[in-house]
Amino acid sequence: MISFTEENYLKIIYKLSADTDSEISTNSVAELTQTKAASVTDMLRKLSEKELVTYQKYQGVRLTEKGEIVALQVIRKHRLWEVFLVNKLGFNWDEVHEIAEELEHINSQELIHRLDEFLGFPQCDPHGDPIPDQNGRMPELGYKNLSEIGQNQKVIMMGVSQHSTNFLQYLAKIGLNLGIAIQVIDINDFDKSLTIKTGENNQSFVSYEVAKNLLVKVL
Amino acid sequence: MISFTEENYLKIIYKLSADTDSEISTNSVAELTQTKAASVTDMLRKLSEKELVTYQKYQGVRLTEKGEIVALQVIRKHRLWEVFLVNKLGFNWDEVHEIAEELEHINSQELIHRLDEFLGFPQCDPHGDPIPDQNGRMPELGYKNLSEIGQNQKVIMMGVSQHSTNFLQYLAKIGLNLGIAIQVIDINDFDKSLTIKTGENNQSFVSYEVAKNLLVKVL
DNA sequence: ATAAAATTTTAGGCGTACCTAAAACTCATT
DNA sequence: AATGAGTTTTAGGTACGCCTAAAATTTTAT
Repeated sequence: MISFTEENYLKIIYKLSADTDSEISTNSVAELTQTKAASVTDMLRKLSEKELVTYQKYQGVRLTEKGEIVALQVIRKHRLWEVFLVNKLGFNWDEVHEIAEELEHINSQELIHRLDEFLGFPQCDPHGDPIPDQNGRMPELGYKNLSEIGQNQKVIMMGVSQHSTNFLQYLAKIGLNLGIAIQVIDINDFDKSLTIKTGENNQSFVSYEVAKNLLVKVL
Repeated sequence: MISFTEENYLKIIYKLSADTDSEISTNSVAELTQTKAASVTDMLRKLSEKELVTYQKYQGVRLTEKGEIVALQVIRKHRLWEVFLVNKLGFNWDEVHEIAEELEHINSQELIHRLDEFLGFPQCDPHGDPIPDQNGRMPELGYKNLSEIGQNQKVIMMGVSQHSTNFLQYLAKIGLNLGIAIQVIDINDFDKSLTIKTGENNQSFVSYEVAKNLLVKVL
């Protein structure tokens, strides 16, 4: 049996692993779990005994294959519930994270299977993040960052790679909603900021920092 | 903050209170929580400190108004999730209890409000149990037990007052599904067992024991 | 009315998941 | 190579929710 808390640790270690090939540090886990390093050490020893991670003291932690499968299942559940909350219950995409953090720990394979079907087997969540399948495979969506798009190219806004409420509300304010068409009008040589066209006669200005966090589909 | 476990105790005390006007015994709570009496005593002291129950040692326990509101909210969530699982995800009514036991502890007023709306503000769950409103008021459904119905009366099967998987599967086997029309053909004087007509040329025989647990709407 | 039976509580303990403070280790700098 | 800063672990402690065994109380039966 894997507890609620253990699942959270595995999910966090998985997310930290995406940014690096080396071991994950105790401190970085502590930061995301919102606990102290000493508590993380306790948990890593426990996860190691359960063979969900490889861990040697002072040397950081890494998921085992078994641990990665668990992490991906949790992420799958989280993202499916987010789709449900937005598409079926009408929540905004910046309101669903907290609730999905709770729902992701509900235990029932059958439930998730039926939910997936009910939602029409979605490929990604409301933020554009891919949803792993039952075997933990991520669909290849081929989205790019807006920052990589050349002048005059047209794209569709598919998601974000930064989920803070602040950021999402900023996007809403400047009209950058999921699914809208975007055309890159101009790229500033100096700071790589972009002037973009969104809709018929709407122009927006986004910094390179923001553009890096916007996922788009090239048309 | 009220924990998962505390919510369960309150729900169980509420259910036991339905059968009696007097205090609820420690042992009866222990039976339903699947714990030992000593553990129940610990919890009752804690709930009493939080003013969710009135409790004096050796004298049993009773919900306070505050405790009853919490219990009714948990029951509301449980029953709404059951409706979701059956009506939207296509589960059978005998498969949903376990999952709803987990879902009922998800914390979000907004979630429950939107779920209620999404389901069309249902009045009762798939077993025919009434769903309390946000204020904890139970809708008056006016259902009767099949055992109270007179000869030749026609009724509609609306629910059950016993939820064991055994019982529900027995009903499925003899064709007593939710929503079907039932006519009482004959009442046996000796043991009060019933001969009933279900559908055009289908007759069934049910014991008084069973009839007492069937909720019906008189036509 | 009293003894026996049943119920309930207390006392002491356990595992989980967290904490603080102190010790051990690693790593960057000189 | 040594030192000092930063990181990580250990040691010891807490709250929660559970346990067993023994003691206290209530109920039932004689």
